[in-house]
Amino acid sequence: MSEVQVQLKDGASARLPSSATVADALKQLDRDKAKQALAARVNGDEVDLAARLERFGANGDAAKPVEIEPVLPETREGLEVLRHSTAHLLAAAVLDLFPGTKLGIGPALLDDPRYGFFYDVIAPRQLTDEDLPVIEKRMREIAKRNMPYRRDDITKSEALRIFSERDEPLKCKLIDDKGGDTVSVYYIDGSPFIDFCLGPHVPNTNRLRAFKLLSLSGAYWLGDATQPQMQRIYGTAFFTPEELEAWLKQREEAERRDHRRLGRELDLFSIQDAYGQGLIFWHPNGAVIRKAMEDYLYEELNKRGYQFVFTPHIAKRDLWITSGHDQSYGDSMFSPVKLEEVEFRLKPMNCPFHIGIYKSQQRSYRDLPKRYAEMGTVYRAELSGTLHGLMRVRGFTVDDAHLFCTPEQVRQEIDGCVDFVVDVFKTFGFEKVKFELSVKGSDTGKQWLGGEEGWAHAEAALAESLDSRGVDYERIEGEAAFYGPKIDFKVEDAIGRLWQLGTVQWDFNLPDRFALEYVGEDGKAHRPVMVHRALFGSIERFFGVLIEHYAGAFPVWLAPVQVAVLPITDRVNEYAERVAADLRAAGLRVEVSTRGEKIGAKIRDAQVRKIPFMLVCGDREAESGQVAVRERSRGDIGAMSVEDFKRMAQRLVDSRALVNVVES
RNA sequence: GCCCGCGUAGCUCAGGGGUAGAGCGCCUCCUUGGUAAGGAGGAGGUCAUGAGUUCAAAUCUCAUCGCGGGCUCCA
Repeated sequence: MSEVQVQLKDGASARLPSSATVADALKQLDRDKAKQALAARVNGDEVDLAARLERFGANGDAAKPVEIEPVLPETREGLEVLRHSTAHLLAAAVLDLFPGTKLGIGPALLDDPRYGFFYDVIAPRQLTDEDLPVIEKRMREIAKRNMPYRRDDITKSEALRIFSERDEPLKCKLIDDKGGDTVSVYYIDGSPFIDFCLGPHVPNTNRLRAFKLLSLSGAYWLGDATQPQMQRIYGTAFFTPEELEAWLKQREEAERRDHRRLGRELDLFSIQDAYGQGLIFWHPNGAVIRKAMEDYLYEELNKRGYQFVFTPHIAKRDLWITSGHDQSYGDSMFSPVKLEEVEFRLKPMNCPFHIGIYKSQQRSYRDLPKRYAEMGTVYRAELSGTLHGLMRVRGFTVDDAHLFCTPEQVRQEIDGCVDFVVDVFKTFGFEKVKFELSVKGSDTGKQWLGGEEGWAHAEAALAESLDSRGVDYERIEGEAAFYGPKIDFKVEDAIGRLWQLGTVQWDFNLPDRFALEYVGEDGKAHRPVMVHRALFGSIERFFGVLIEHYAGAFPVWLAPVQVAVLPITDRVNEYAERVAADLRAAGLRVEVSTRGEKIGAKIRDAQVRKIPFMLVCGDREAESGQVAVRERSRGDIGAMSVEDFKRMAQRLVDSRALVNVVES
């Protein structure tokens, strides 16, 4: 019998008959890991543990051992195998309960924090949420039967025969499109399930212990709106019940922080049917926060040599044709309106307007760089189904800026932008920033504007800027805008979710389209470089992220009401009003609660509204000119004079502190 | 836009072919209480909108509007 030489990636080796399986080999090489392994990587390819060595090793050729590496739990690969196998289990349960169900695809999801896997199905009847627990129960029953996942390698025609016999037209289509001469299919023994699938899978259903079905939604076959709509069943799976539990907790926490709920509870903003979807009303509490955010930005923009501009919300359609938006972005713009035979369109971006200011007079190299900044409100015709609270809207304000500079200046300008972004994020408590450099792809079908040389120069400038600050960044090929490369910034919030916010984009396109010029040292006309840059991105969206990041408990400098003065009895109402007036005179936002409630109720009320400081005043305080200070997360922090409190609060506000503790 | 689900008081929600319900909030009165809910009373709803079925519709049907979950991540 022929034998195969096998070797663990970094160590032990053994010799086994070629009829042995990968699992057998692993057992010889490392007993512990063999036990844990979900699948294995053999000569670089992921395979099942049940795969026979003869598939890999040629006739016991000792010169080149077969390299084996277990796929272990707690790794990305391991999780993928686990979830993919759980998706199969889901399909098996659905087929069991609803014979005649047609299967679509059922992959594992690793990068979507909301879900772990899904399976698309067309069931004989419409599934509802009530079906999920029933399906999940059946999954558990099948899992408990310790059924092996079995793989068969068969010819394509054989596979087509099997699936058309089972009346699985979608699977047949997949096999036709993606299958080679031989294809692999997977069974779960003891269930009616069979799937066209590359694998690998866990060896046995008993490995699936911690999973949960989450939701049901619609999804098009192949994501194409012209294709039939299927039902997508989402679920997630982990290696241990504890991990699943922790994940579900985190999900609840995210729900608790939902900006739409907090927005209503804290009376921050609303969206009203009668006025239109995706349009935001900033209520007084939300407006206070926005004002503080914008004031901060203006302060920073000033320091960094930006100039403020204001531009219209609408412009002639011809302008948008010149900029190219009408042609390439027109579907996302509101339809034109006509006045005296001239068509106008609402602006979806601010760039052409800032260009208008640049072009309003001749520019010399001595004038550059020009940094025009504007809180520019734009309107985009987003599809109704994509709208979501503050995160996806139809009208929003960009903390926009456009930099016009010479090619020599651009590197420095980009450095300035990156510095700016990082500083701003830090102020709001986003310490972890993920940088992404999106560059031109080599062979994608996209049309890239601008010459090779220009791209090389631009990409190098962006990369150098990131390199020079020693940060890690991901370089993403082919993700650049058609008009130039860009850096995107993602922040991690308080519960570990990533949000894409700011962006710095190089633009080869608009300076050409608008024929921008400056007069150089040589007295000749040159084309300036243009950089688009936003920090928050959309102020609405950033506000939504902040609400969820802080869970509604804003730092003092942002809090709509910073101080609640709470008199214990009516006797001290007047004293409370005097304290409040004193603090207001110092610029603090203060409320007094004189309603006829006990102190406990007044505290609860302020606490629920997440007011940072409560000043409890009774006879003792009124006599001594003090206040008993309660901080929203620490509780009672003792009495102090009104003067001391005022100084402390002001210091917290002025320093834009993130926690309400004064460093002494 | 498309699929599924949902729309009852300011909010969260129960109910369901034949006088419209609860808790919280709001208003009034009593209570003046020292660190997360004192007590009593009251106001408040064309049951999203429109049409249909019915002796009778908040309830059943359809349409419209809105909201929510989604809409190709190696078979």
